[in-house]
This record gives sequence, structure tokens and C-alpha cells, in this order.
Amino acid sequence: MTAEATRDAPAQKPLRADAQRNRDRLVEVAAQMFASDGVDASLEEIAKRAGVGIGTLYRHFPTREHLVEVVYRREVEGLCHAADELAREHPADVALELWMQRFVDYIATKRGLATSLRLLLTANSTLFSDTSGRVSGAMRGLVQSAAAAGKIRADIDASDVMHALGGIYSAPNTPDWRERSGRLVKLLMDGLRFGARG
Amino acid sequence: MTAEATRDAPAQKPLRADAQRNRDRLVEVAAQMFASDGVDASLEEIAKRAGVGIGTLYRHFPTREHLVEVVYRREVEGLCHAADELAREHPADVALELWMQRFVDYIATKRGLATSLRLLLTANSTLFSDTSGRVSGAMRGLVQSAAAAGKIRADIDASDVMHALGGIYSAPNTPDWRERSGRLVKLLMDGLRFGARG
DNA sequence: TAAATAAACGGAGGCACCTCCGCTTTAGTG
DNA sequence: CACTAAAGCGGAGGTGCCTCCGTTTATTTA
Repeated sequence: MTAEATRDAPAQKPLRADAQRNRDRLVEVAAQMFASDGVDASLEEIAKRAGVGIGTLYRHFPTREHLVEVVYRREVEGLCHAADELAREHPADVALELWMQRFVDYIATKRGLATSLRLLLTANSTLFSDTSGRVSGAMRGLVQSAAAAGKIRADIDASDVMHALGGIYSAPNTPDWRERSGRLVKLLMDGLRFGARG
Repeated sequence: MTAEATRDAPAQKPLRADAQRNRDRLVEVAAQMFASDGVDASLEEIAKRAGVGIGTLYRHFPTREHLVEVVYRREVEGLCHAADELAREHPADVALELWMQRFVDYIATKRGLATSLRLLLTANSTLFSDTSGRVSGAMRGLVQSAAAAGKIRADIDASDVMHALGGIYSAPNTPDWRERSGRLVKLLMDGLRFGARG
């Protein structure tokens, strides 16, 4: 509840303009660095690239985990937001497929972070239920619209699709993982479209 | 199987005499430091107190976790060994009580290490099953002897006792935790002795 | 016992973490 | 606009981590 922990103050006093600016930049840069270097990316490097001192980083995010959590929440937010946007700009089935591809990208990012993220999700179970709820909610919307529009078969629901996608998590960490996951999504879509009444 | 990972080579080539000596000292010192300062104790300090260079420590234990694991295994070993010893030197019910008190000490040590240890036990499930198996095995021996000798009631088995002790783990982390746990053990023993035929 | 060699040692050096506090900037007030 | 308190900034510095490699030592062989 009262999400928005990412951008504005959740319920606390609003940050000063410069502070907010710096904070946003830090999260932005951290997201990139975590994605490319893993969660062990150097915090000093993040601060430097964000154009702030290391002290500023630590004031906003007292521990690495705080920063990781905010970045993670922000990405989940983005993923859910993308669902709405795609739904607006594309036919329902295409939106679903595009979203699933994006979901794969998202998971790919997470793979490097596995251990640290697992720790976080264990230690902070709210984080887990929050985010997994939001993600599956977004997906449910897409599946239902596509089914309602007759673009995909109606005898299947979002949790089935989610389950199918779940395989991606557990797939081995081979170099061709990305391609395979992409193919899996296409395959899944074919299955979904087959027997649609539209 | 082929335990003894603590002292001698488990199955590999025997260490050179000096190496073995240093390794033993490191484990010894690390056990003390971990107990007093938590698992985040400085490795350089451990090396120093053991009278070796930091390089030596890292050669034997490439990561902090390796060292923690060895120390942990060693302590479990000690706990199980104590069971035999106590059984030899005391009447069965006294042995059981003393052992449980020692078990409390052992848990007390672990409290500081909670998070790190949880990580270890999650990541390395063999470690968990190994050690918890050994500990409950040791306790089972004590309970059975005491029951067979008629020193405690016979209508209860080791897993019941273990379960009762389990409460210690989950007890809140108050300052008087130690005393309370000690009392819990006594209470438990009274319950066990009550109705013994001896 | 002496020489040869494989194993082990140790600590300097480079990097990252994180705290602390004097300096700078903002937002509010008259 | 000028002033000020409060908020925010940043980076020096102390500490720990870990690698690398020249030196030392135990063991083997002759």
C-alpha cells in the first residue's frame, strides 16, 4: 500500500529538490550498473557516475540492500507499467507476446542477482508478496483482454500462462539461455493462439 | 561419512606438518573470534592472532564461508563428542541434563551468527542435514540410555525432547535469554524425571 | 648429511566499504 | 531581496578484503 517508494516520498516529508534529483540519478545509474555488473557493482563507481559523492549515496541508501530493493521495485513497476502501455498500443495478443518478451528480459537481469536477491526476498517477505502480486496482476490483465477479444483461446487462464513462463526461472544458465527463452515465449503464444475463435 | 573434515585430511593428500599446524590454529582462533565478535570478525585479525600471514589464511580457506563452515562443523563435532563423554562420566539422567545445558551454550554462540549461518545452511543443504542429523543422533543416545536406566520416564522419545528444546531457537533475543533457556532445560528435566520408575 | 624440489608462508599493495564532519545549497521569512 | 536555519553534499581517511609473488621450510632423494 501507498507504493511509490521509488520516486516521491512514501508518506514522509518531501525531499528537497536537489536531494530528489540526486536520489533519482543514483537509482537510475544503479539500475544500469546492477544489470551489467551484478549486485556487487562498486557503490563508489555508482556514486561517481551519478555525479555525487559517496556520502550522498550512503545517506540515501544506508546499505547496499536498500539500494537494491529500490531498484528492484522500480523495475517491477516498469514492467507493470509496460503492460498497460502495450495493451493500449497493440492488439491484445500482440501486447501479451511483447510483454512476455519483456518479462524474459527482466528475468535475464535478475539472473546475475540471484543470490543477493534471494536473500532480500527471504529477509523481506513483504517485498516478495508485493512484487509478485503486482507482476501476476499485470499479466492477468493482458491474458484476460486477449481472451476476451478472441485473440487467444479462452480455456486457459493467467496462472496457467504464468506457470508456463515459470520454467524460465529454472532453466539452466547456459549462454544461449536468452534465445531459448525467447523461443519458449513464441511457442507458448502459438499454443495460445491456436483455437482462438478470432 | 568420512567425517573428520576438521583435523586431518578427509581423503586427500596429507598436509605438510607446518601447514596442518597453522590450519588447526586458524580454526581454533576463528572459533573464538566468531563466538565473540560474530561471523564478521576481521579475517586479518584472526590471521594475526593465529600467528600467520593473511595469505596463509586465504590459502586454507578461500572464502569466509569456508572458514565458517569448518568452524561450525567442528563445534557440532564437539557437541556430539561431549555426549559420549558425559554419558561415560555421569548417570544417564545427569548426562542428559548437562548435555542440554551445553546445547544451550552452543545455540547461544549461534545466535550472533544467525543470518550468515542461515545463508550457509541454505546454500549448502548437505551441511544442514549432516549436522542436524549428527546432533539429534547424539541426543537420541542420551535419551534412550536414560530411559533404559529408568532415570527418566519411558513414554517419551528423543524427538519429543528435541522438539521441546526447539523452543530455544525461536525464543526472543532478550538479554536474559541465557538464564531463561537454562531454566527451560531444568524444567524439562523435572518433567522427564517425574514418573521415572528408577 | 647435503642437495633438490615441492609446498607453504607472509605481507605489501590495490581496491572497496562506510563514517564523519566541515562546507554548500535550498526554502522559507520579513 | 537579504538573511538564516535546516537540509544536503562530498570526499578524506581508516579499515577490511583478497591477490600475487618473492622468500622460507619441510620432505625426499642420493
